[in-house]
Amino acid sequence: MTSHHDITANAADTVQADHTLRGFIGYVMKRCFNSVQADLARELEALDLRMLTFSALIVVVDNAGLRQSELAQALSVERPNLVVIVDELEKRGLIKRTQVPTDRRAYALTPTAAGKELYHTALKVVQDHEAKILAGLTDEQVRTLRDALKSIQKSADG
Amino acid sequence: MTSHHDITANAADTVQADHTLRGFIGYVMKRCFNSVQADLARELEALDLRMLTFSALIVVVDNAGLRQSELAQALSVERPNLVVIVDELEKRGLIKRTQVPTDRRAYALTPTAAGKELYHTALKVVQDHEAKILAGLTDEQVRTLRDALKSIQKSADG
DNA sequence: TATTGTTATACTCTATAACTATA
DNA sequence: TATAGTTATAGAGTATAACAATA
Repeated sequence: MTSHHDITANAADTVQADHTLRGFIGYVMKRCFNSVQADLARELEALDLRMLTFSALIVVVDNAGLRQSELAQALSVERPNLVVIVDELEKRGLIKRTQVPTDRRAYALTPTAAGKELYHTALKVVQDHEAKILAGLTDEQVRTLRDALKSIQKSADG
Repeated sequence: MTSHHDITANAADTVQADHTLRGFIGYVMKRCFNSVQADLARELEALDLRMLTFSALIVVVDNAGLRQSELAQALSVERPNLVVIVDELEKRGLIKRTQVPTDRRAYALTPTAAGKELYHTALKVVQDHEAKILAGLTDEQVRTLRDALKSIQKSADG
């Protein structure tokens, strides 16, 4: 990354301008996650899914009959924010809202046949994506990474 | 997490409802980063900084005189999105925009005395935050984590 | 022609308050 | 009273197109 204005040369040209920030795991994680998120979004675009709609679909298929509040808790998404996600998946015919007979306030979420089919397709896409981004790492490194992220989350949730 | 509606018991009560997603590092990273980001935001609130404004301030102090386009590149933020960040820091008297004599299109960003002071204060806050979230990990685990995140980002950036 | 900073705009994710209908 | 789902709303991060001034 050479510069065309060397007269006003500054540190940005010689060392990483974000050197101090690179010392923070939080910053490194943000940069990493942004890249992962953008790459995954590109790959899920063909299925018209985003990380969040993909996640919701997976949980509904894996836990047919769960309520919206349970889905929200599982994904750590505020209930209001989940409404549009469920709306979208329902309008696309991937999941259904059905009244819970024992509690008329609640809706049980169940996948449709199309939802289950997309589940398998999308899972393959995301599995391939994972394999790609983890290609440079050993199983042991991935294990350590996963454990470390869990530990950090626990500390941050305090 | 016991349920009050065991009649309609489902998997969400017994195993983690997001079990499949937990198998993906991308999902684990998202959940972890959300927690870290929220916690850091709380701690930076006292200084009226966010992760992004903090990051911009750090880079400007460390690289006095760099241009907005260089700051954008350093932080991997699109140029239009950086304008409001720089505006905010400038209005608060933390940095200054000064014309570059050799290129009248460009602005050089330099920190004020107040900016340099906040730099040190904020750095301490974030360093303490880092220590907190990394408390459960050994230096070796943190090293592996950092290397793994860098490797993943590189793969994702393709 | 290309680049710097900017404006306008849109999409997504996240967060909170308040409503309704039930429990 | 409390809870489930919803509506409305706002803040924040991210992305692209297009413009004026300048190189």
